[in-house]
Amino acid sequence: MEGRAARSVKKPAARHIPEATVARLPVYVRTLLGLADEKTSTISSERLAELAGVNAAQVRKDLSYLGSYGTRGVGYDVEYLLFQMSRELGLTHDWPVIIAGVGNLGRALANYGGFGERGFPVAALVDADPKKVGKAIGGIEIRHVDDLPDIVAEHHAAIGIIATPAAAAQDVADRMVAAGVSSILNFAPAIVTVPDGMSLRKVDLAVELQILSFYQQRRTEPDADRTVASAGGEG
Amino acid sequence: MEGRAARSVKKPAARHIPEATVARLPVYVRTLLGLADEKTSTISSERLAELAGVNAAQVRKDLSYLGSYGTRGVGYDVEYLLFQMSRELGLTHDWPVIIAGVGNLGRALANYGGFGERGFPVAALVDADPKKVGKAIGGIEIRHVDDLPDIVAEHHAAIGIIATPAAAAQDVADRMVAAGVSSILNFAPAIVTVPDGMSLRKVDLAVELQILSFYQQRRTEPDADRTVASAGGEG
DNA sequence: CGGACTTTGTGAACGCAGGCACGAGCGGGG
DNA sequence: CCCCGCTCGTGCCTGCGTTCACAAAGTCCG
Ligand SMILES: NC(=O)c1ccc[n+]([C@@H]2O[C@H](COP(=O)([O-])OP(=O)(O)OC[C@H]3O[C@@H](n4cnc5c(N)ncnc54)[C@H](O)[C@@H]3O)[C@@H](O)[C@H]2O)c1
Ligand SMILES: NC(=O)c1ccc[n+]([C@@H]2O[C@H](COP(=O)([O-])OP(=O)(O)OC[C@H]3O[C@@H](n4cnc5c(N)ncnc54)[C@H](O)[C@@H]3O)[C@@H](O)[C@H]2O)c1
Repeated sequence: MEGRAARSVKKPAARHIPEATVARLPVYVRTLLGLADEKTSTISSERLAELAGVNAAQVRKDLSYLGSYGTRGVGYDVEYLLFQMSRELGLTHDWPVIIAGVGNLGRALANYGGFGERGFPVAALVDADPKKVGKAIGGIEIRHVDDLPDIVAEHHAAIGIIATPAAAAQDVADRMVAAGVSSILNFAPAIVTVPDGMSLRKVDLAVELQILSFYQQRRTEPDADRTVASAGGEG
Repeated sequence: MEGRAARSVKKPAARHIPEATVARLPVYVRTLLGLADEKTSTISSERLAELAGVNAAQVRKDLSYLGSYGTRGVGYDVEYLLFQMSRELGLTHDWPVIIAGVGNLGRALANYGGFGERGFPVAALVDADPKKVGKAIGGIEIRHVDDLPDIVAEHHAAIGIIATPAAAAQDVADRMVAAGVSSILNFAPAIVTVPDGMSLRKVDLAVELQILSFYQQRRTEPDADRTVASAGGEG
C-alpha cells in the first residue's frame, strides 16, 4: 500500500503478471479504445468481459495485477485504465519493426496501415533477393538482409518480423539477434530458437487450419470407424 | 502407408485429445514430412522433440493419445506415424476454404500456394465491394458475399477465413455460419462469437506485437519507477 | 445521514497441462 | 538362449490458469 497518494501515477511495485494475462491485455486495450471513442467514461468488469469475450472474474483478476484501479460500486475509469494498461504494455511510445522477406506476406504487412496506427511503424524492409533490393513498398525501400546491423542501429528497432520461406527462418532470426533485435514474430512454418532472454512468438496459419480441420472432422465424422460407440463423456 | 495388415488400421476408441496436444500435432506432422523426405524411417521421441521444439516426455504423451504406435527400444515408424496423425487431424482429404475480404491480407492468402499444398485449397473468394466482384486473384474469381450460401454448397466448404475490416467481421461470421461453414479462422481484430459446436480461432497480429512489446519493455526498462528493486525470482 | 445496492478485489477450489522418473517391452549381441 | 541396453508408455506430482463466491468498500437515494 505504498504509492497511491490520491491516485499516484507510479507503478505499484510491478508484480509478476501471468503470461495468459499479458496475452489478454491487448484485447482489453482495444476494447477500451472503442469505448473511449464513444465517450463512455466508466465500465464495469462485467461489461468489459462481455465486450472482450471473457469471464468477468477473469477481467477483475487480470486488472488487479496492474493495481487497484477500480472503484467499488462504480467500475473502472476508461481513460485511466487505458493509460495504465498502455503503459504496462509499453505502448506509450512507438516500437519500430523490421520486416524480413518481402514476398506475398511481407508485402501485405508492409502495406497494412494498421500497425503504424497502433504504434508499430514499419521501419525497414529487408530481403535477400538482389532483384528486390532497392525497390520500395508502401514508401519504404527494401534493403539487403546483410545490412541488418546498420538498419537496426539506425532505427533503434527491437522488434523483427520474419516473413521469409521456412528454410531461411532460423538464419534470419540469428542475423536479427546478432544485429540487436530481441523480439521476433515468426510467420514461417519452421521451429526457430533464440537465446535466453529474447522473445519469440510464432503465427502459423497452416497449423491453425489443421487444428480447425481436426475438430471439423470430429464433427462431421463422429465415430466413423470406432469399434465401440460408447457414450464417452464429452464435456 | 496404407495396407499394414499386421497392424490394425482402426482407430483405437478415439479417446479425448487435450487441446494443447491437438495444437502440437500439426507441428509433428510437418516435422515428420521433413523426415520422410530425407528417407528417415524411424524416429525416437527425443529426436522428434528436439526437431519440434518441445520436451521428449511431451512428445510421447501426445503420441500416446493417438494409440501405441511406437516400438520400445526403437522409436516410431515415420511413415506410419505420419499416416495416423494425418488421419487424426483429418488431413486425408482436402478441405476447401473460403476467404472473405480480398484486401491486402486476403490477396496475400489467396496468392499463397502453401495452403493448397497442405490440403487447404482456396475454393472461393468473396467480398462486399462491387468493384472487386468479378475480378480474379490467383485464378479464382471474386464473388459477392451475398452468394455465400450457394458457394458453400457448391464447394462443400466447411472452413472460412475472415480477412475483412474488424467492423464487418461478426456479420461475415454470421453469414458464413448461416451458409453452412462451421470452422472459422478470424484475422480481423474483433471479438467474434459463433454458436456452440462451431470452431473459431483467431490470429491477431496487433496483439502479438503488443505482447512482444510488453516483454521488450520489461527488458529495456527493468524497474524504471519501481519503489523497491528486490531480486524478484524470475523463472 | 443511513441503509440498500452495486461492483471490486481476492481467497479457495478445481481442472488442465507439463515434466520427471520409472517400469514394461523390444531388439541386438554374445 | 539369455542378458543388456534402449526407448516407449504412463503414473504422479507440481504449477498455472480459470472460475466461483463473498467480504470489503464505495455510491446513490430517500
Ligand atoms: N503468403 C501467405 O499468405 C502466407 C500464409 C501463411 C504462411 N506464410 C509463410 O510466410 C512466409 C512468407 O510467405 P510468402 O508467401 O511471402 O513467401 P514468398 O516466397 O512470396 O516471399 C519470401 C521472400 O523472402 C525472401 N527471402 C528468402 N530468403 C531470405 C533470406 N535469407 N533473408 C531475407 N529474405 C529472404 C525472398 O526473396 C522472398 O522475397 C513463408 O514461410 C510462408 O510459408 C505465408
Ligand atoms: N494486411 C495485413 O497485413 C493485416 C495484418 C493484421 C491484421 N489485418 C486485419 O485483416 C483484415 C483485413 O486487412 P486488409 O489489410 O486486407 O484490409 P483491406 O481494407 O485491404 O481489405 C478488406 C477487404 O474486405 C472487404 N470487405 C469489407 N466489408 C466486407 C464484408 N462485409 N464482406 C466481405 N468483404 C468485405 C473490403 O471490400 C476489402 O476488400 C483487417 O481486419 C485487418 O485489421 C491485416
